[in-house]
Amino acid sequence: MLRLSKLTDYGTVVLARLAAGGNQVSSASGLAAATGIAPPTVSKLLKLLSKSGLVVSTRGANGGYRLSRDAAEISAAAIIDALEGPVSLTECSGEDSCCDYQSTCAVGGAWQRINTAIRGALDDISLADLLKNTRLNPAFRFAGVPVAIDRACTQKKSRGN
Amino acid sequence: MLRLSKLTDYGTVVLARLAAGGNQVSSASGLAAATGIAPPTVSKLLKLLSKSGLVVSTRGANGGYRLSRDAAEISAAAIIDALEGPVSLTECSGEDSCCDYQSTCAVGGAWQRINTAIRGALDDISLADLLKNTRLNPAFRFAGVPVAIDRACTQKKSRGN
DNA sequence: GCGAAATAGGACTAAAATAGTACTCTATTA
DNA sequence: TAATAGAGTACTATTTTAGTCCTATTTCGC
Repeated sequence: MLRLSKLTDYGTVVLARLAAGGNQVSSASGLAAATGIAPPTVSKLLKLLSKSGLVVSTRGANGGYRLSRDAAEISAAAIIDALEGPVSLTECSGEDSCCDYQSTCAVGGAWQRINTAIRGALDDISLADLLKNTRLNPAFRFAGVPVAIDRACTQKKSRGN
Repeated sequence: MLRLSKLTDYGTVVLARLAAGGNQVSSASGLAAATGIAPPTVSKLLKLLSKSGLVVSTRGANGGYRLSRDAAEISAAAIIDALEGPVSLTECSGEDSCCDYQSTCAVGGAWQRINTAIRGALDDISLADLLKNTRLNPAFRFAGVPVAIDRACTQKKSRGN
């Protein structure tokens, strides 16, 4: 129903890997090998993440990337913003938008609110949470409802190469 | 950040219009004129909505469409499902998915939960709510947080023709 | 100082999804 | 029986996304 681009998805995997590595720098190629995602793609991802300040890079031999701050300080919303920009549910839920349907559109405001609400929720989830939750199967509360899912498979589909 | 397709967006507008019309049938072309969206597009939308049972159609002269049930009984999630199918945040948060990254992906489960949670929230919002909320500016609670937005513009962008 | 290892930053290509349109068929009513 | 309206399907153009490649710059180790 709602979609995140594959790149964002991959980005999360890469960040998770980086988080696992602690404060050490990891090279793009090393991360590619570790995650199974194609090297040029990992590289592209890391550049984007570095541009938005989620990771810091060290150039030169023995260089690489590491998280700019603790995994607990990086929100899901920040990751999404970094990798797909501040797009929103509908065109008009963005920041500066007015359209041709002024007279007939009756739902714009509502989408905006929903959008912002989802954002708020995503702000409360950190990279650390993403990692933590993977191994447990808790009924965590989200949107006020307890959520528990049977996880037949927790992994990603499709090829990375 | 999260995106809904334009078609879904338009679909909501059309449904809103239908809801405003009460129990009368409205023709696709009439709805197109009322909303400013291109007739073939409205037609396509209505067919999809009818297939998923959100609207019922009457064929022949004086035919048209009307909501299959009260606007309060139609959830945002149902609309999204009808128009974009049960897609999900990431490929692996869908129903039957396992992927190549079993050993390296550490975040699949978390996205699944987030996905389901957002879904749950969207289930609680009805078409009637979408309409109602447009004219007010309430601090409604979503995901546990009160949300209030300044609405400079509540409308949609882009051309419908 | 030089070469190897890494990132930075673009440009570019190919593939896929989306949006939108057109056309033919069937049903209903006046 | 003619006009109106939806059903179904196929098609095309556009846009977005994914993925790759190339060149420049920086840093480390010898």
